[in-house]
Amino acid sequence: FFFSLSKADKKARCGVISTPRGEVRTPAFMPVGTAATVKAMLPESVSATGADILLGNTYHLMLRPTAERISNLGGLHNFMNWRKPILTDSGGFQVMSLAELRRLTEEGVTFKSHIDGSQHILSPERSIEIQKMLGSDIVMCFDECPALPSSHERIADSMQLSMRWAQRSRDAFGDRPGHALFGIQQGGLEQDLRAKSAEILRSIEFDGYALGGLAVGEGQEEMFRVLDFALDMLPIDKPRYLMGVGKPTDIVGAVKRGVDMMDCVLPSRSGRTGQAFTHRGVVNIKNSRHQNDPRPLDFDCQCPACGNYSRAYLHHVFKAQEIISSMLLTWHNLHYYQQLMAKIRQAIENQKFEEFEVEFYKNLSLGDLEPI
RNA sequence: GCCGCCUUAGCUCAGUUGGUUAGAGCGCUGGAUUGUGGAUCCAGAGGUCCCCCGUUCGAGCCGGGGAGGCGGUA
Repeated sequence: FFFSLSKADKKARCGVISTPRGEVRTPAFMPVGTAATVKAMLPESVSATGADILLGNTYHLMLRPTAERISNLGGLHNFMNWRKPILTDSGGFQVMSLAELRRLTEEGVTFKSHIDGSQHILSPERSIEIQKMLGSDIVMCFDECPALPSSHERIADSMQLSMRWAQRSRDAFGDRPGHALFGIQQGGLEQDLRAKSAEILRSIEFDGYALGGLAVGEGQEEMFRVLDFALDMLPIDKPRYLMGVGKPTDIVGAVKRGVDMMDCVLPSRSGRTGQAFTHRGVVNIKNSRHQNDPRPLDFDCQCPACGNYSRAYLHHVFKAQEIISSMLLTWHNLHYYQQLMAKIRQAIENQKFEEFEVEFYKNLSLGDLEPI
């Protein structure tokens, strides 16, 4: 497992993460496949959009179908028919998003299953064990992601806990050739806490470094402000992964500041809830203005949804709750995100990131309906 | 023909002994959604309370007549 940077344009950079399962071109966007599937998509279709790597989720897979079962069936790649690299989240985020169902101690977190109410324990050691059983290529440390806003003291305590868990995750991971373990920086929006967190992680040493605890309600401006100082605290020669981000404008801004990897449910979830991302901005296919519109969703897109179907059709199948609606919109959104990443990488390669950014924002400002 | 029940938002229905601007669910029109609970949340529009007459300070509610629907019966 190794990371090689090929070019940089100011703080933005592009490169390749090499793994035994294949290469990941960076900056990379990773579609989320929580429950061993990118919902509404065949793995080969996800691959066709240009995705090099997927996300899987420890919390969800441990509950169903269980890590042991997946392990016995040949690992997550084999199980879900995805042969390229997989990054697994540690379950740390669910500590926050499922907060009403958990009890947190120094040892770890006791969850109550949302499926059958059964008790489960997730600790750094257990989370790493599960991620190993899944066969994850990039394993994430078990951390706590505190909700914002929160007091400096609360964020500090939480960060320190996550750092103790990071050390335990490192110890539990051991030596695993061809596989990587990423540490997760915490510290909320506080510069001193981000610095302290980065210092601890660097002393432990990881194969990559993630920024956690962002995009949790603080707003884009605040997130960018934090990225402006937080990224410089992390090793320059390792992948930097901004977790859970984001909207297209978040991605462009994050890459500009030096982020190499991102993941987000937005393109896939939005595909199921009627929101489409286009080079001319967000289109809500639910809106009745589309019901007689013969034009494609995005006239500058080569995906199956834009190539073969009208807005009127996409509107109809969404309103009728037909399964193909989720399929087509998810496909489009993932395709759009990967095209965006390809353009970003090309721009960095050509030292034209600024020109790219100007064009990107200009298109967004034009509105989605012209030209016909 | 007679008897009974019913008629309130686009749909299915609440609506107390008569008392301010008549409600709900779904649907509709918009919005939110950032390490996915196929999740969830927010806002808005929409009513000749079947029609007419009456009683009353005041009627979705009480009385009379009519219309439409459902059921029973000759």
